Amino acid sequence: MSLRAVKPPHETRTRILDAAEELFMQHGFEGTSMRLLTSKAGVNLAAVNYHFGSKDALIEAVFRRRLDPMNAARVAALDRLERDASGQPLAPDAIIRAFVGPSLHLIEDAKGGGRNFIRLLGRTYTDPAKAIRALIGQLYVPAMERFKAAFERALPQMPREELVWRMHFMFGTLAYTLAATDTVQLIAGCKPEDRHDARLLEDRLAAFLGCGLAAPLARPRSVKKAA
Amino acid sequence: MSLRAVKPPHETRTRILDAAEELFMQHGFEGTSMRLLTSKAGVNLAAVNYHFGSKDALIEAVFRRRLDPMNAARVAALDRLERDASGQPLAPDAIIRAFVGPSLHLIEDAKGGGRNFIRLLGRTYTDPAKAIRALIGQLYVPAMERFKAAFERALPQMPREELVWRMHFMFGTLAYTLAATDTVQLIAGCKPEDRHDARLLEDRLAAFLGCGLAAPLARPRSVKKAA
DNA sequence: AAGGGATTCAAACGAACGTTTGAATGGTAG
DNA sequence: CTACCATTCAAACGTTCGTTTGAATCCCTT
Repeated sequence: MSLRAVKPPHETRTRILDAAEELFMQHGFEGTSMRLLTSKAGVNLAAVNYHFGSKDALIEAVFRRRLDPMNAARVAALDRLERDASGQPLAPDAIIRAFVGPSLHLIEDAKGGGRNFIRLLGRTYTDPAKAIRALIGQLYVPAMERFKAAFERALPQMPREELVWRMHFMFGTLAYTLAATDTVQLIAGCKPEDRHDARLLEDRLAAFLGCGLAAPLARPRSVKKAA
Repeated sequence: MSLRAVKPPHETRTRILDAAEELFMQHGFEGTSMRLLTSKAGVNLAAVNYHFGSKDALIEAVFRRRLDPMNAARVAALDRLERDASGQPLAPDAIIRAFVGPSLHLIEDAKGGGRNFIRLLGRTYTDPAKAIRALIGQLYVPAMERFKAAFERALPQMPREELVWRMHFMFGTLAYTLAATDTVQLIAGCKPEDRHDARLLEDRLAAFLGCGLAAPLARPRSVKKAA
């Protein structure tokens, strides 16, 4: 309980977390060895096990460090929105901006590693390891419930099950947009210049998702196979 | 050049490909060891290196086996659409159905491993290994160009760069929808029953994406930071 | 029946993995 | 100054990895 407990210890921990964030994004969890990780962080090989206990615990710490504040910012943005509306129903695309804004904001933080993390996060939603997906899901639960309730109020005529799916589509769009960097170039044939402009990207996402979320219910076209 | 060359050799190859497809989906590429893979396939440990050369070459073979026919089916569906329209502009959501249909169709093929593959594919778009993403991208190029041209004809008033992004969003929605199985439950709080009904899912996706793709251009809301 | 190329097999290879160990080192409190 | 606890360090642990090897086996051709 001395000054030591807050000064130097966090130094090594932070260096490890920063290196892990970048290497996990570049090579994946299993593709990042402890030797590469610790040498990049400039710490001893045993430091990860000393400070975090194991590689798995380090992975968890990497996500907790960023995800808790990010989801808190999302909920705070939604709170602000509802307070300012003072009872009036919210526009769906305003809720969308409250959700995607905090994650897009990290894209512009290339220096601090925020962009690295956001790409790592986008990919990890579909990680093979169930334990990792469970961890991320668990960190999302509180924010998820708030936003689901907000969308239900904003789209009262939408059937609950349809809304669940559309929110699922929305997360997919966001996660993939953040994680995939190659596909835009594949479609475009060249590299778009504004790939890292968070404001422009938020406008594009809000237009696309706002329209999709509130879309009229499907008129099934594939009736040829139906009764 | 005997009968042998076509009869028994494919037996072992196919068993390996089937086992790889399932295990890669469950545990990822690096999380699937050759020993687990070959024992699940019921073949000798050395069989993979004998028939495919290496583990990486096996990964490539797994994707080529399914992806080439799938993208061919997409292009064929688009061809049929354009032929039937006989010069008339296509509806965006018809093009969408031509694209998502062949992949959704595999979802219902649980027995043959199609569902496994489609989930594996959805996750691999964002795989850490650049070589794997490059392989997949390369297998997509022909279909991608055809669909991009089709969307440009269907949405002539849409700026090219905006369209590129919206197609990117669309791929994201599809990839994530196919790959992520936990998030729907996370949002819903329970497991939706119709998770594997391809026709219903296609209707939902067509409604969501069709509206998002053709959405009016964004009115930037975050002007407070602009000049 | 004999020969031969394709395939399977058990066994072993060296390398890399995550983790553990016990001694050295550092700064702080008594 | 000394004792102490947290941290760092070099070295080694046992395990598992992808791949290779050379002999055994199979099936077809001659």
